[in-house]
Order: sequence, then C-alpha cells, then structure tokens
Amino acid sequence: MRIFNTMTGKVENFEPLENKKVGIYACGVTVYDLCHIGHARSAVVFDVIVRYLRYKGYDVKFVRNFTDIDDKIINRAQKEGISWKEVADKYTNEYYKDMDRLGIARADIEPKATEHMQEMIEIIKALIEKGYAYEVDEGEAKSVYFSVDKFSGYGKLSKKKLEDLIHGARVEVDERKKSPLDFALWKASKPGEPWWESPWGKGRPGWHIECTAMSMKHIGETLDIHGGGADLIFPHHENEIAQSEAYTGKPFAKYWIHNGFVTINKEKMSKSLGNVLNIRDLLEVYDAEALRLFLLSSHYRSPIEFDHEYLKESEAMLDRFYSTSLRIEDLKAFDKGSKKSLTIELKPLVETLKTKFEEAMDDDFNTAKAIGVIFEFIKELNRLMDKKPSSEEEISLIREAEIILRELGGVLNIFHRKAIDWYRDLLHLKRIPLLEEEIEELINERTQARKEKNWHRADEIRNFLLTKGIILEDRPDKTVWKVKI
RNA sequence: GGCGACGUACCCAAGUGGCUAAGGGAGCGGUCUGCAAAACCGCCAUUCGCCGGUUCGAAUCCGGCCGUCGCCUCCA
Repeated sequence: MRIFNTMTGKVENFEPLENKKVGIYACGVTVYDLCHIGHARSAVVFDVIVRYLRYKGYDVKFVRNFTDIDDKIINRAQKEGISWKEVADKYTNEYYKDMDRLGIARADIEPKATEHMQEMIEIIKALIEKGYAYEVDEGEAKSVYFSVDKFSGYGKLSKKKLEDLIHGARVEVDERKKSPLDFALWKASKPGEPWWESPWGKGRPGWHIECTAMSMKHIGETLDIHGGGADLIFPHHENEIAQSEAYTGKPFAKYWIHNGFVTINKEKMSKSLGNVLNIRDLLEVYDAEALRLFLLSSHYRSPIEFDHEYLKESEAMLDRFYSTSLRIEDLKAFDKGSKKSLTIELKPLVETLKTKFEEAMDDDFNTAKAIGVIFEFIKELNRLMDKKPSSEEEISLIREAEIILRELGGVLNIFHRKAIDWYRDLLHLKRIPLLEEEIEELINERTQARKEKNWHRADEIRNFLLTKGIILEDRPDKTVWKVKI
C-alpha cells in the first residue's frame, strides 16, 4: 500500500510502526453548528480509509475527537442564551444524525476535549518545565503560551519559514506573546466564560492541546496516521507537532493525510464566505448514498466542486447498480445444460475485479479509480446477462459476482440496499405523489389492457406515471416500476 | 509578497514516460420491444491550457507563459 504523506510531500510505502497494528487519529468537528458537506467529505474519506485498512487485514484503532469547548461554542451559547454545554451536546447530537445517514461508522474512541482536562494540564506543565512554554499574567489567572522559537522543527509540515510567517502580516499582534506566532496552550477565562481549575487559575485549554493529549492517551506518543482537512495543516497540525514533539522528543505521527476541500463556484466552502451547504439540507433532496458516492468519485486530495448536476449523476450511477441488481434477482434457471462460453467469460472477470479494485485502493486510496473498476464490471455483467443465462451454474455464478460487487462496495460503504428499497427510498425522497400500492394497481390495470392489446390505455397509464416521475419497464413475465432520476 | 496545487471530450473524472487516453452523465445512430424503458453495440479527445526543450518515444520529465484555486487568520 502506498500513501501520500503531507510531511514528505511524497507517496510512500505504508508500514505501520508495529506490524499490522494501525493507530489513526483524525481531527473531528467543533460542535457549534450543523455540519456542511466539507465536514461530510472529511468524514467519508477517513471512514473509507479505516474500512479499507481493515479490509486489508490491519488491526485498526481509530480515534476521532469532538472539540466541545472553544470560542465559537461560547459565542453561540451567548447568542442563543443557553450554556456552552447545551450547545456542544446539541450539535454533537446533530452531527451523529447526519453522519449516521451518510454511513459514517463510529470511531473506536470519540474523545471530547472537556473530558481530558487533567491530561492537557499535565502536558502543559511539562512543557513549561522543559522551557517550551511560558506563563503570562492576566490579572486573576494566567495564560500559557507555546514558544515557537524554541521548537526548531516549526513549519516542517506546512513548509513554512518562521520569518515568512512573521512577514506575512496576517498574524495578529498580541502584546502578551513573546513572538506573534506563539499559540495558547491555556487561556485564562474572562468573566462569564466557562472555566476549569488549573495551576494557572481558572481557565480553559487552547485549541491544539486537546489533540496532543487525546491522541497520546488513546493511541500513543507516535501515531501511525494523523489526518484531517487540508485547512488544518496550518496552524493546527503544525502546532500539534510542536507541542507533542517538544513534550515527548519523538515524532508525533508517521503519516499525515489531508483531504481536499469542497468548493462551490470554484471557491472553498467556508463559513466566512457564507457559501456553506449543510448536509441536512442536501439530504432533503438527494440520496445519502449518492452524496457519499459523489464525494468518493474524485481523489481525496483534489478539490471537489459541488453542483446539483453532479449529485444527480451520482444518483444515476447508483441507479445503474441497483437496476443491475434487480435484473440479477429476476434471473430464473430453466435449462439444465449450461452455456459454457458464459461461464468461461465470467470467471476471470470476477477474479480480476478484486485485484483491480485493490490495486486502485492500494494506490493512495484511489477511490475514483476503484469506482471505475466497479462500473466496468457492471457493464460486463449486463453484457453477459444479455446473452440470456439460463442454467443453475451460470446464474449462481452471476449471483456470486453480485456478492463480490457488494463486498467491494462495502469498503466504500455503498451498494448496501436491496434494489426494491432503493426505488422505495427514491419514491419518498423525490416526493412522488403516489403510494407504492397505487402504482401497483395501475400496473395491474395496464397489464390487463396489454393482454387485450389495448395499447392506447396501456400507454395512457404509462405516460401518466411518467409525469409523476415513475418509469415502467415491461419484462417478459411482469412489469416493474422505477423512479426517474 | 511568500509557499503550494491544479488545467484531460459537451459536463464530471481516472491515468503521471511506451499496448486501443479508464469509468460515469448528457447527446446521436442501431439491436431488443406492440410502442417504450432498461440493457447492450456503435459514434462522441489522432489528442491531454499554450510555447519551447529532454528522449528512439511525453498528457506524463524540464523551462517559460497564460488561467483557476488554496494556505499564510477561525475553518473539514
């Protein structure tokens, strides 16, 4: 397996620190608002990385945190007139609602910053003792800052030079800091703000220290993989490296993985630009599995442009799979003898499917290519079914192929429904103003009309359903309905 | 200003030194069908932003130019 490492800027062979054990830590969300599709992308990417590592036989311990105390949470609480804790709990809950629908598996450990105060305080104390951090008086209490000048490797992840950062002029000047780049490990609390007791009086942790404390507690001093959105490279991950490596003297992570952004009109989706699309709102109109497929249809490091058209295309792709699945379900054996040619053709295709899929995924989690491999195979399956397989042997081989297709889909966590449920779900999602029973009734009436060769009535019914978004397909033995994408 | 990424068909998107440039969507023609739909077959990039260079050979490597975006501030 090969993985692109942000630290070296190269694709490297993946070798965990300890044979098949992999400790992976991904930065989660700050729970102060609903999640947008940028959050969805990051969650989907790391969900697939973990699923694939497990598929490959690695013993994975996956940790993804919640930042549950932070300026944004405090501001939100003041705006809504509720406590910071209520804000954090509410949006943690909303996070799960959205992520569950997207098929994001729970991490093995989902730690919260506020549950690790003691661990953070211990690390900060040690950093002061080692001379990497300093205290600043803030009246009643003290704040603690990390002294960036003391850590020689500062900037190695984001490839930034200290002097460039200082000259960058976008770093705000803060009289309390020795260097404008120094960052807070501990913040003295202002009146009315939440606080925890500490050796420096009442205060709360800075943003970065929680990841150091929680990753070390739950995984160890050196992580196999640390990841998150590309916007976390600087300053968040750079700061994590500084404080963690200063604290342990060991490398903080072996591989750094960062996913690219979701853009709208070619611009990064972000709160400050006001162009965010919530997962919640999108799932009112589009299927969650389609959103997932859309997010996986580009390489995880590339920017991905959002457009309603692209989500429709993803739905069309899924429809193609479920259509094929429905076709397989309807296969019936009626012939004792087998068409040898079909069996001979299918066997090697099934064998290479897995190999090609793994080759794609082994190459820095190339899900776009892997999806290409899957759909190439779907085309072959349909081609073989056009040859009208009729024997037990042929049909069981095709059914077996679908099982493998679904197994590989499982790594991406797609293709998990029964075909009929795909259409039923679309019926509700697309707000088709008909019940399944009503559609069935019309199909029955049409079948009768067709028997009587009353083509006019048959076409009338089919056209009526089409105006409601329902497509009919006449099979040799029955008529099936589908939802128009 | 500093650092970095990207530019492949009508659209999305793989491919990063050598077999016919994956896959999906849209479109067009055909097979099948009462007619459709689905599925399949065929067509749809002799060419990979532009210009040079390296090489027997480049979409892929090097240089320049143009364009788009990102990071340098909270951000997934």
